[in-house]
Amino acid sequence: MNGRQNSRPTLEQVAARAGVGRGTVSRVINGSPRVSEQTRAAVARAVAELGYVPNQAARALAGSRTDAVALVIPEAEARLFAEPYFLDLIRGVSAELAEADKQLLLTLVRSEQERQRFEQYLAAQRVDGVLLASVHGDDPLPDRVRELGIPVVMNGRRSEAESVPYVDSDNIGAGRAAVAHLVGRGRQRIATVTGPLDMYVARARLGGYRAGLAEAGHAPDEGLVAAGDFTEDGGRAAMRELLERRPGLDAVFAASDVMAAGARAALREAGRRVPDDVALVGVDDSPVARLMDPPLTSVRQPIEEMGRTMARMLLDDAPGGRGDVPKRVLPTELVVRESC
Amino acid sequence: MNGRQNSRPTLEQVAARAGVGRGTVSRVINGSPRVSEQTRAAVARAVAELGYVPNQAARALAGSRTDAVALVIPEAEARLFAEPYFLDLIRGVSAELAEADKQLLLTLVRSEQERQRFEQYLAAQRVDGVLLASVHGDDPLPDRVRELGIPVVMNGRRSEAESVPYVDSDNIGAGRAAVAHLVGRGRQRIATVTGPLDMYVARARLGGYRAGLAEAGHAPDEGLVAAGDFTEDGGRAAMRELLERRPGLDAVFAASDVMAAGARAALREAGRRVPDDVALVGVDDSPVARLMDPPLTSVRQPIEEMGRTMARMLLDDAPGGRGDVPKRVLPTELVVRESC
DNA sequence: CACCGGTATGGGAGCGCTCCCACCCTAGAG
DNA sequence: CTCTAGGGTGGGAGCGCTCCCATACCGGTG
Repeated sequence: MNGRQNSRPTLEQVAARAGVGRGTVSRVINGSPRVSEQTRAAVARAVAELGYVPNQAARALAGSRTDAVALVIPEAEARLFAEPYFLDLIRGVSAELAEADKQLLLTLVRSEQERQRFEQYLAAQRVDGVLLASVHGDDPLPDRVRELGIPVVMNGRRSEAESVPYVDSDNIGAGRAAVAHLVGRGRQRIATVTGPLDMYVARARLGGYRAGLAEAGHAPDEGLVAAGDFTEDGGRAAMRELLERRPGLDAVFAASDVMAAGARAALREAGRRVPDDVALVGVDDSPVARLMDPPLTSVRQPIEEMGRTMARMLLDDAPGGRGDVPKRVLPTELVVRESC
Repeated sequence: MNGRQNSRPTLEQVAARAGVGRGTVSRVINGSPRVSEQTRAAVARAVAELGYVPNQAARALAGSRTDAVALVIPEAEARLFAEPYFLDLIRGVSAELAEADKQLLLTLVRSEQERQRFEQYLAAQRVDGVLLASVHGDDPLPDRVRELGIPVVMNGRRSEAESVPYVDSDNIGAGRAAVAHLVGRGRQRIATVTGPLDMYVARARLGGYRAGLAEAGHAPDEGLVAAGDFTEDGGRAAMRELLERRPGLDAVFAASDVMAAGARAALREAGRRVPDDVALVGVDDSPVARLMDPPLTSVRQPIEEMGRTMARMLLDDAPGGRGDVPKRVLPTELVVRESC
């Protein structure tokens, strides 16, 4: 891979052509108001004639900003999350960044070593900001990035009291809505398959489930709670466990569609019909939900919108922090299908 | 979003600390052999002590290379392709680039305007190479990029005789393998739902289907061919059409899993059982295939491997072109499940 | 008519690196 | 002992911008 050969015009050449100074061209390029209309036009013409495009490296060096933002996704999660999650997120981030004419640098982190390398990378001043997806409870990276003085926004949070700016969806509301719906359909013994409880998102959905039951006046029963890990196999295993512990259950809230698919398989194994014997609700409203048999009721998160919001927050990040941590929690929405 | 405040050490400072010249430090950093072991050690120590990380912008400016590669994905396709396709591709590209210590710049192109902007972007010399995914038959972008003198590799090709380096999977083999399998199971009237025929990938799979039938001694019947568009709805519509034209068909090769899902729905509507009445084969081996009822036999493409191969080809792109266009066609593999 | 404030403009001084030429020194050859 | 050949090394000259200070010029003031 060799460099570019055909040398492109420089600021200086544009200046010469327009019969003005270098500084003036720079002002025009950067939209400074301190330029007469006449000069601006002359420069614009020279730019067009020469097909001038500013050299980004030079800009970055002189101006110490890069017009690029990194989106960091742990590879392990990329495999495991409901399929289109990250693609939707990327889509949202990308759309918003494009509007601001910023570039998206995607970093899939595969190992601890690559994480280290990423920190080096940040130190090399290659990005103006960082977006972090799928951060676990004890992850020090967000704080590390902040210490480097680089703006950062996370997707999701590490705990209830998060110290780093984040965008999350209303996971508590998701659990609550699912349970309310099941209660509304007359279900009495509602179980749940949770995600890995070291992730806030899993705890929040579980919290919503409990809150929903409490609001409906159901007594809590820990026997109706089984931990999964956001995988299909995990969902299947958790469902089997639940059926063993509480054979009389008549509904399940799975904290993800993928786990719901696993649960559905376990129910089929056990000869339970959905929704006749057991009603099922998932989270994500992924394509999987539509294709399941019967189609799965699921709580939709506005993933793409989260991506957009993250990017916007990052770009808006005003120099002077205004006291509290910027955060945004977006609403979720129940999509009702035949599984309950 | 403001710049970095804490200034990091520079080459010069490392040089001072190590008691050597600037050039020597540069040589050490870049692994030049023309440095004595002793000096190298002294510099390495100074680097470690100061926590020096080379400034990327300065490097790019002075050396006119960026250590970054752009991956371009048309947004329209990102929505439509079998779900994890692009994520798998990204994963492969990312892994390979990480090994070479290159950065991945992801560009989702939403509109003609954004395409233009992308060309500007290339002219700004921000990347050392370009990877293009999902290129349509008449797309001029690949040639445009080459004209700028930037190395480029495509995923898939625009036609049989492609002039730009590419990595593709064996789509003809995919169609052939699917048909051979169906013939082997004793199916007599094998139909196909194709992708949009302005895409080479769709034509290739159709070609494979025809070749497979010919090899089995089946007479061609254009009534058994219906065009889809890689969407579920398209698959459903095409299947209805086929059932109307050739009610006696006993097998269908759908050129994607998503279309197979649509076809499956149409078959259910029509009261045909799968696989008893009609056998079904898809392409992609996506999660959708596993979750279908019955699980779908599908032709797997090595997507992640394609991504890796693309990145490797791009990085290897030797300065002097050696006559013919570099290309790589990776094998596909039939994954048999209960749908036939 | 000298003076002032403001606006438009030119261009020097870097930003931190790579490239490359000049120079030093040492060892072997003549 | 001089000469030559290199390996090692230092540092000047940019790379193409942005920042910012200095300058030029304008009309209005006292």
